[in-house]
Amino acid sequence: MAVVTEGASAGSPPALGTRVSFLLSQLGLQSARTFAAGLAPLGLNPNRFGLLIHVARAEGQSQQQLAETLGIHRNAMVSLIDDLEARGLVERRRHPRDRRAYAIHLTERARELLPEASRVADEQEASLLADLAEDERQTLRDLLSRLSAGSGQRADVHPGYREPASTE
Amino acid sequence: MAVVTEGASAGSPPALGTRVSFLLSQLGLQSARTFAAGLAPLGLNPNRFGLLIHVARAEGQSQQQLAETLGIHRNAMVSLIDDLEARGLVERRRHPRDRRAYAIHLTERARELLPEASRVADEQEASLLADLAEDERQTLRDLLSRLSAGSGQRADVHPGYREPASTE
DNA sequence: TATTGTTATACTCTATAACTATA
DNA sequence: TATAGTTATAGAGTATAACAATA
Repeated sequence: MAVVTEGASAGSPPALGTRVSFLLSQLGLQSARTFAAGLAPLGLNPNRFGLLIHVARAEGQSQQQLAETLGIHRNAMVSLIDDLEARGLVERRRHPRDRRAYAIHLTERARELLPEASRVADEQEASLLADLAEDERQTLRDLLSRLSAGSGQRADVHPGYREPASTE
Repeated sequence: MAVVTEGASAGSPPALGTRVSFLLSQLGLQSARTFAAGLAPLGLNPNRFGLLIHVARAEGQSQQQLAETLGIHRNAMVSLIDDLEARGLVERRRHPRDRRAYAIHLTERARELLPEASRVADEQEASLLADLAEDERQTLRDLLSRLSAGSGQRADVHPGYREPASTE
């Protein structure tokens, strides 16, 4: 699916391509797809990576806790953890104080994989910003951070997107 | 679905939230969802709006031509045009020189709707940039435009995203 | 023989409700 | 009575192949 957006009214006015919101959406989706492509050789995707990061921050959380942090339903967390477990990246251990719940822990393999995934992100960041001077990069980072903070986004929590289906 | 992304390796290093690529993806998805919510009262969504814009640019194009411009398969264009036709926004007319093809035209209703949709986009743009000074807005627009141009994006063509399902 | 539009199919992702076992 | 995790279901979106009409 692709969408064109530009030239406002039938008359022809302001091109959407000059709007910050359009550029953010366009570049954001491309960044996500590029990241997905870069993670693929590691057997990861942005969703798996993001969840692993959150497991790593505090091991032993329940699925319910992880779901609340990510802003999704606990039902959806089941298959996400199923997926990571099947790939040998997390373990479901008995929760020490609640026999209904699991305590989710990283495996050794996940601990090896996370730095590699971060390196992929760093390389793509450098490639994305290759045409900008250092002061321009810092300015861009600053402006985007302010937009993010001002728009009520939880820092470091991505609102979520599907895995891009096709190649790229 | 939601995804968290931050703190790189298990050690804790560079937060993904400080990366431009993460901020673009986060803000871009939020912009798209906000735009979808704003268009909903008009019976539009970003996909429909984008396609209408492209029909408006050159009326009488075939479905195949529109599909090529948007970078999607002609099969997918069928249901998009079905959808717009059912809403009374486009008409399938006989193509003057090829009896296999349709010539896609806007209806009067679509001509009324397009300026309203552009107004929604303008209002949201203003809201998004409310915290920035005028020179900062221009700087941001310029930097994002350069990233977009440098990354091989076709100007004014969005790489596509699904209609956000939930409320947002 | 190629092209335009169409349909059918399978696959994925999502959202909801309902179930079990514990608390 | 509420909560953690699970399963089943239905819906939306996408991708592919195959078809009829026309070039």
